[in-house]
Amino acid sequence: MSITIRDVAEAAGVSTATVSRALRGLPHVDPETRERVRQVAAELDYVVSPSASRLASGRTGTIAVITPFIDRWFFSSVLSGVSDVLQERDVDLLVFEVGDPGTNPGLPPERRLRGRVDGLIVVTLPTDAMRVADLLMLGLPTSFIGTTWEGSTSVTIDDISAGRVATQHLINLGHKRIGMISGRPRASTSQSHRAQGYREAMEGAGLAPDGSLEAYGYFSVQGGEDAMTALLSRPNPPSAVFVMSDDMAFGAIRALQRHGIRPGSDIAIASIDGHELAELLDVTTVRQPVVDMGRTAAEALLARMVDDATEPEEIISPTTLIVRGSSVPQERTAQVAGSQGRSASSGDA
Amino acid sequence: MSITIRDVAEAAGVSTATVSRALRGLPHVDPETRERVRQVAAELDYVVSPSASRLASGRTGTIAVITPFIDRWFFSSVLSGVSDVLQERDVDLLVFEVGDPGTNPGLPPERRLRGRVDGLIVVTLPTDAMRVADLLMLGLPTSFIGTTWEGSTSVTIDDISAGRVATQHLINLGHKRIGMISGRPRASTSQSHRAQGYREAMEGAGLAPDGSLEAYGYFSVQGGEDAMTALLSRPNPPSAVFVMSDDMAFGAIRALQRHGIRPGSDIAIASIDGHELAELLDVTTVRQPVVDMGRTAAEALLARMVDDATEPEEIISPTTLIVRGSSVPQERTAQVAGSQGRSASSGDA
DNA sequence: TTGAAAGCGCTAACAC
DNA sequence: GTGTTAGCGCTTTCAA
Repeated sequence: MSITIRDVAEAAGVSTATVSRALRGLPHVDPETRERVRQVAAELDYVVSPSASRLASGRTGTIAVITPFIDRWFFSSVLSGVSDVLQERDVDLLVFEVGDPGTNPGLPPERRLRGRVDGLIVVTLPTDAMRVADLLMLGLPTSFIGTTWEGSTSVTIDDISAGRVATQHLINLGHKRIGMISGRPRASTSQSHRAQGYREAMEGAGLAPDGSLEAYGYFSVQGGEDAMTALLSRPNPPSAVFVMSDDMAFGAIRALQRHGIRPGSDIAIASIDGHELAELLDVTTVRQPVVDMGRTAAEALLARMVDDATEPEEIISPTTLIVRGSSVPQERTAQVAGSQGRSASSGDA
Repeated sequence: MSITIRDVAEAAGVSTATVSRALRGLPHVDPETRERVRQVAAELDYVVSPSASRLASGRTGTIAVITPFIDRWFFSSVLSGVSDVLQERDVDLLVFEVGDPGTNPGLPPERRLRGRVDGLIVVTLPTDAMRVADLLMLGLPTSFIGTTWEGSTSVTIDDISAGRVATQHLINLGHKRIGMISGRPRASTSQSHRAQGYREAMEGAGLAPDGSLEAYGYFSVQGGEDAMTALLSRPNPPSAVFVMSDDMAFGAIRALQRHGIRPGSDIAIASIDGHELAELLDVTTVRQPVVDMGRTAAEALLARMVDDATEPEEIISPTTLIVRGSSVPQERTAQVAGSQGRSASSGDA
């Protein structure tokens, strides 16, 4: 069939062991020998057989990303960041889309992972602790993104701060009845942290969070629209709403428009994400550096795979409040429409 | 280390060969034996070693998706569809993000693919024919998405028709000066087909396509905005524009808004894609079933991998024109058409 | 229907 | 610095 290490060894007049060493850049190889082997390998257009190499070495050169979705902004951005660094380092990326926990149809990937990968990146699997524990039982180095996990490396934003910053921004604008659209009833720690930030800001301003001003948007555009519609139909609707994701904020804005309410000047919206289209839709948001978070998680994982002694760390990515038209000062809506992107940073490692 | 086929064989009192056959559902195994082996394997929680199996069989049980991007709507949707069917069939999905042709930093994946996968899905690599030819030289079954390739399976929409339908829709609305925003100077066949559809519709209506009404939007939101801005600054701007992708249409609409021009009533827009947010932004678009296209391509590929005799086929996915607020009948706007119509607008939806 | 045995192509001790 | 030699854990003839 194809060229094997033996062909290279013969052509170069050395043993297969030497070829292996030379090509992998291991020490204890004469520079001349190494060069000759390289030359010959190149001429023959030799490529190591991954299966053979994996079987013999026990390493797969592959990492898996476990993600609920592929085709949503947050997740595809993360994937792209991960892919970036893996490709640089010549590591294969295996993707497992596991769907919403609960609705999940596919088998748990745990058995499908054994012997296939050297490391794992788990993207915001909402508190489906059982499943995550199964994954960890594989004993592989693991990085989490968007969620922390005791004893594991993770890359998140400071969700409490993000919720607080967005809410405080609305408070600073003069709002007092500030609602909240969150994801789903019992979701991730990330979600409860954002809610906590919201409450902290409210209480810090002497405002009582009002349960009747909260609704679930299920992290989707449609869900956000429904949630906002629900809030608008309450006896005493909010004058501003903190929304936990840009997608839901988009839906919320559509709901406002359908009710003839102007986003920003009539009811203010602030959310979290930094979705590409938030600018287009003029949505105030706390941006999280999602692609970078993917990169960071991948780098941390590779570091741990190379050097097992590396300690797991909880990495906090910085966020930035980006003020746009969906939040304008309460009493002065007629005044200066405001510069685009007055922004302030928060959060550091 | 972990349980091997030998452990199972011994525990079941058969040879490893029988275990292998039994577990893979091959014929010529006594039903009782098979059941016993299954039982034992389950008790031992045995999982075949992929590396060993791959080395021995020469099959990898893996397919690769080669895509310019991961984190854009079209591509992540395709990936999601592909992932769906692969996961059902227990096939691993390897993702290679190769970036924009030209700007491409990563090595050509061709060498990285050898021996790693049993099949390939190539997603709209714009006419970077050299690279594609390299990929095909691997001799692997290959499916294309968004592009056709002589002698290969492909899943596309009828791009000519899509361009024609979108343009005809604008014509039907009464527009005569219809511009076009396309991707980039020499891009994919898909792009030139859409342009051809545009011209066919124009000529069919006795309208002369006007080169001064065409601009490039580079398939991005920002690019679409720039392109529309450029069109608006031409001596005699269009009253309607056919835009080749929703992302660019979003940008185009922003450009209109920044110029105080109402999308739809002042200048009409129709595009192609069916992006999730096109509904939110009220954009008329020819929807392509992107997730399904991914599924279809994966299924076609698997079919060819199983049965080499399967003929390659060019699969055309159906499209649907979805009319929204970005294109409304011309009569209502005839008085402003043709000039840089500005009209004070008050919020209607 | 089952088993014995020969690899698949490479890596990793261990000698030299 | 380099070669020899065992495997890695499975699949697949070929015989029985």
